[in-house]
Amino acid sequence: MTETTRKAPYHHRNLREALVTAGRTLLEERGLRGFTLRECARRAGVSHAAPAHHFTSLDDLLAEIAARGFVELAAMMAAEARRATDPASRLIGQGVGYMAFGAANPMLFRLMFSQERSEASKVVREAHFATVAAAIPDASPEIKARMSDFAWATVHGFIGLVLESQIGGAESAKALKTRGLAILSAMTETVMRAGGGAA
Amino acid sequence: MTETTRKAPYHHRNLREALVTAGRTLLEERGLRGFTLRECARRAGVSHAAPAHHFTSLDDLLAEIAARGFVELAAMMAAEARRATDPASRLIGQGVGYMAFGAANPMLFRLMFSQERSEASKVVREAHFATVAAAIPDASPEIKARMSDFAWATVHGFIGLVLESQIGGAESAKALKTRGLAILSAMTETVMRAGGGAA
DNA sequence: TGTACATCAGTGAACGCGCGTTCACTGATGTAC
DNA sequence: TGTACATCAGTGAACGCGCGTTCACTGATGTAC
Repeated sequence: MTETTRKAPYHHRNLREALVTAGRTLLEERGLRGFTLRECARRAGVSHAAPAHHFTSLDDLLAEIAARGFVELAAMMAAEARRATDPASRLIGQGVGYMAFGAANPMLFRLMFSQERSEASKVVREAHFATVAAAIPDASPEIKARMSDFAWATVHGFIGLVLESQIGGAESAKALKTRGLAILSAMTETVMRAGGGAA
Repeated sequence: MTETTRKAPYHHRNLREALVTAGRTLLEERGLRGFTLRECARRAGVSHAAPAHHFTSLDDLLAEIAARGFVELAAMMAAEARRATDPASRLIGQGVGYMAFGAANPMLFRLMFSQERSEASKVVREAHFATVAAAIPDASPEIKARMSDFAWATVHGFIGLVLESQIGGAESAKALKTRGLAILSAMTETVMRAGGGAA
């Protein structure tokens, strides 16, 4: 044993965090089917009974992982949107962030959208609606709502189909991104037009 | 025992079919997590070891169920599309069929799109592309391909979000259908415009 | 029409497995005095 | 600064569970002659 080898302390001090992190990695590696509490505990270097002190059940841990996913998704959307200077590009940017998140976290993305809808997705839904509404400020609430549906469906569907390898199985990431951008620009054009703006 | 009570024959004669049917019901009732070979066998009125003579594994049965789902999905798309008299309405009709299938078979729909892409989805992909291409015959192959992506993403994303209760949780089926139709018409308009047709 | 026999499609017992969860426990921590 | 003690966050053994899969078997079928 070298000096740098520390004996694992009895108390982990950060087990909750460690379990969330380990769980997220495990999820990406094995999918929902291969996700078990015991394996999370193993990866966090702790006995299999320890998680019970932090999560009431397997589903509780999954819910926490999903909830954090939504926060991160919203952050990625916002980060991309912030780089744009006009409402239409912000809408595109937000879509880029959404797709990038999905591409980077396929299983997490799937998990987030296969649980019952929770409060957690609210940040994403609201950010999305706000950006669409800002892009077509003069449109009626009805049209804003329909275009918000439309934009979300387009973005969500594209990345979903990509993750399910229905679209672009053999293509490079770069080619896929181009395809995604084409969809985003068609979507944005439609939204702007419905809002009464110039194309 | 009445005369109509028949003793179960030793040979089922149609076990493969019965397992597929039972499995599909089970899937809708319990989801993928609650799907087991043993329960399928139980529902088919057969010992748990019997399915091994028809399916090599649980995943084999799931694959068969998913494959049939794609056939049925293609049929529903075609049935709706056939009722339309012009290319644009055909595209809308096809989307209606797609959404109707998803709404009627939420878990099956999810299953079909969570396995690795198989040959089974080919019918759907090709029918979809053909309808888009027929709607914009003069467009370049590139545009046809992009609009095909776009249309599929829109339809797939919308029904996906509905099934995940991200869209329209509390709404009636009728209200939801209206929202779906609004999306389909926005989508179709975009496709037609990209193809150089009048709006 | 009858019979022998190969093949098919069931049965039920048994296997090993890893899981979630519970339990009594104990080591470590941190606070009150 | 020291000590008592409540509380917290671990441990490891044990529970019961249902699962997929395998196995030797047997009842039923259908075909060749």
